[in-house]
Amino acid sequence: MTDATLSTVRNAARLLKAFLTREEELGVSELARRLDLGKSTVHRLLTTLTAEGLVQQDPRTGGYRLGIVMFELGEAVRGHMDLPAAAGSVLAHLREQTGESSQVGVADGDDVVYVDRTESSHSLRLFTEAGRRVPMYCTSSGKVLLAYRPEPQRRAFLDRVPLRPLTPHTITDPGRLLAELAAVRTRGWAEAVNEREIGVASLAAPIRDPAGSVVAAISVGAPITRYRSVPRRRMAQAVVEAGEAVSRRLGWAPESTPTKES
Amino acid sequence: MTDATLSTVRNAARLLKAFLTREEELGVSELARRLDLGKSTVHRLLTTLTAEGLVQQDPRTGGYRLGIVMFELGEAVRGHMDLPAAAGSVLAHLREQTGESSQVGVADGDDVVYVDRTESSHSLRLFTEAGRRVPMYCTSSGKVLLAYRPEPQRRAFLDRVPLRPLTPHTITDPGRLLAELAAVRTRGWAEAVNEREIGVASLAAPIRDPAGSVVAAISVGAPITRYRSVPRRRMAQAVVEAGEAVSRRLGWAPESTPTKES
DNA sequence: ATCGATCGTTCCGTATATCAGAACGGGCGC
DNA sequence: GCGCCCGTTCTGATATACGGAACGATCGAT
Repeated sequence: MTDATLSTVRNAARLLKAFLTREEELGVSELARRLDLGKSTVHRLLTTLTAEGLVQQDPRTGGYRLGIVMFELGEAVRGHMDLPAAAGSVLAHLREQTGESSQVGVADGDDVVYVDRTESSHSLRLFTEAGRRVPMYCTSSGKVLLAYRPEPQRRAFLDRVPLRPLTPHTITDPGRLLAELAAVRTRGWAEAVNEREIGVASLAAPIRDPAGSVVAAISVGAPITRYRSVPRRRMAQAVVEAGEAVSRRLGWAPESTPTKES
Repeated sequence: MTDATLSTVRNAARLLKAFLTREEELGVSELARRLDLGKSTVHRLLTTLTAEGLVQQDPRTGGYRLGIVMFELGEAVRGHMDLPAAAGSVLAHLREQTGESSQVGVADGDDVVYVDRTESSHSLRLFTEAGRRVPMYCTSSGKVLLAYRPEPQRRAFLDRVPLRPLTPHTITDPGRLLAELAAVRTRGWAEAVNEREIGVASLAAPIRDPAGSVVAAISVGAPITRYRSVPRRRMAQAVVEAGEAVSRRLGWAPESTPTKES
């Protein structure tokens, strides 16, 4: 007995998550390799998931892809999130102001998941997809979410998560990251330049719930050359104001701002 | 041995689909009742699914809800659908023209699933959520999708699916439905008034892929009083043109229209 | 404040359902 | 036409998932 966890269901979940790489179609053998399971096991999993509509088989190629029921379930989750409803028009406004892609992200585990976004109208633009998961320690949204966490959680994060250098500019020293997060709290916004991907810069600000807790971040991302051509103050102000606008729509009142974290 | 299907995974899938009722949170006991499983079994399923992020537990109430990974997976499905990208601006235009809610639906099994929509600006309006599943035989979108299916599939549908009367106006006679579907093919659009829900009317037109096959339907829905106040010809023309606009964006060329079905 | 009902959680023995590997048949490319 | 890799099927040994019962906490009504 390994855990109190159902191994079969765990495998089924791992199989579904294999599609988070955004590959549209995967085969039995390929999945068996990635999950380190027998081909027949994977096949049986797929058969079961197909019967339930979570997965579909392409009759042409024989390969498998996620099914529409998966889409329905995802929309059911979205339907219960306040954030997309509150952020929609603000994101649109932010794009008009800045001309760049902007997105709203929430923390899940040690990552940031974007729950809504608008895309820049420039032909050279950041592609941010809703549902995309990125690390916290090297993105502007992630830094905001991390900065406003209670101190013990922030420290636990640094003890738990290795700061892998995704580029030469990624902050890998925990002390330096902590110092930067303190700076984020004092100035009210975060920045990440070249830290997750070379050539990409972003700036983020907090979104608060009625209790004043930071529950999400709103950010603008751009190619670094265009990013540098705009005064940072100007962009920071636009993003911070957008964050406050979304917060107000969530029921937050400005005077209830807490002093520091959480 | 019942099937070649994994009972545990099947139960996990059924558990997830219990949330398609759009209830945000469900408890162990409640789920056990609905799925007709032991409480401990459901609890173990939930523990496993929680560990994988497909489900989250509310630490306050102890109840469970769908997790963010579910949202990610749903977005992964959306990312591979051409339809939302092609339909977005057309839906917006259709709302401007008609002032009513409009949506794009695809067939899945014996139902229609809405994959995209825009909402009316009237305060009294139809609430259509993306990811919502509705029957085919009593909705305008469903009638379109059914009408353009190959004859044998259409007949198989009628043999398989009971035409349950959701309102007194639901068409329950297979012959009458077949006749109506023939009419849909000749005029190029479908209508459903009071058939799924009293007080609701809708009108739909086909969306075609480059081969000319009908792969989706676009529809406008409204409260019946407002619906009646607009000449039907006018609305039908707007919806049909919207369907053609989306079809063109999918790569369909008008002259390639097939004569009748598929 | 107290009782009762119901919640989520844990434990455990039995029985059954799950696993991996090998074998099969079809399709594609060399 | 040959070989490779695909998805699928079968089988027996074994691990694993099941449900009933018991526990502690919580909420609502009395």
